[in-house]
Amino acid sequence: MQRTNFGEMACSIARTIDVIGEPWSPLILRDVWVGISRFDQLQADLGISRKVLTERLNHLIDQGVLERHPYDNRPRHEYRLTTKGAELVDLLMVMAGWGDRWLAGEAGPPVLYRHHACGEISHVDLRCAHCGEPMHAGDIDPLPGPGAAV
Amino acid sequence: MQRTNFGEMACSIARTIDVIGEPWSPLILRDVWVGISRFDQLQADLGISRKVLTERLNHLIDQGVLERHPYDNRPRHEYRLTTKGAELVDLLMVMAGWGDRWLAGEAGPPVLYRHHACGEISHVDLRCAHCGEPMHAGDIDPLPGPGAAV
DNA sequence: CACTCTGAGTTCCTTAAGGGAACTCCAATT
DNA sequence: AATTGGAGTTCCCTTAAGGAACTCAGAGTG
Repeated sequence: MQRTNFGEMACSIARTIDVIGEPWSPLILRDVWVGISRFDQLQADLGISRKVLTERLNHLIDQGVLERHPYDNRPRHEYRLTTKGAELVDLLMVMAGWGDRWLAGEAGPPVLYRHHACGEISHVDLRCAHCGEPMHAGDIDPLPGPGAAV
Repeated sequence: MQRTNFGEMACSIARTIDVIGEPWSPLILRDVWVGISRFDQLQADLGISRKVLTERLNHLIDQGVLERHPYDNRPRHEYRLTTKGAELVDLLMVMAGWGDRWLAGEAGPPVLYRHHACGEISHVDLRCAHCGEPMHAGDIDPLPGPGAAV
């Protein structure tokens, strides 16, 4: 279905969508993150079509988010997050946080996160990298940056 | 194309994708956030098909992320973020941060963010809501929560 | 050595979603 | 009475997602 190319917009949100915005991509990263890292495991866990899984994995590798690693003499391999990909997990944690808060309903969150540093069940909180104070929708002004469109 | 329903998975990431995972939805929220809030403005700014824009706006309203507000006696209205929607802007800021870091290239980031509290150009940083220490991919263990699948 | 198993994809077909342009509707203005 | 402008609808075409069956190569088994 001729899809618009978000990657060429002068917007980091649009460009990020170009990398992981297709259906299933964030869930593939989530699975790889928690250790589900082989083709058939991913296919079975997600219930995704093998065809689409192949397309997504290739795209994520092209984008430098995943790497293919052989684990046998046979043509067998597993997928791993690159550094670039591991930093996308931040995005997944924020997604999970919002979903836990607004969509979990009576049953409560499906997954809890224990923070290594303090050992507590917790969730992420957005802070200013500069002053450490909370940083949310109403706390900032967007300004044109050096890479702004002409 | 018959698309999988992510909203029924026992995963807050999948459920969040069900709300804003369709193509264009995050960009619509970004625009509404920065004040582009009427149908024709959105259509012109994004270059999205009017048909798809209608579908996305209706879906975002159904999900409680946007609200329609009349601004005239005529049938004219603008879209606004609800509280639920404003909290999604956190997600957009994290997306923008990742895109700025990994995809901006030579030109640099297209948009800069000034933090009200400190007045500096900055970006978001993920911290543990409990202890305040950094919280990234490798800093947590996922555990089954009360809403986990049976 | 033939047979089977398994991981990792391909191929093919059907259905439905995105793009684009033209069309509709309605209240206010000229 | 005619025009304008915001806010959608409608229609057609193309292409992507689902799903099931098929392929392929190397290992293990009898």
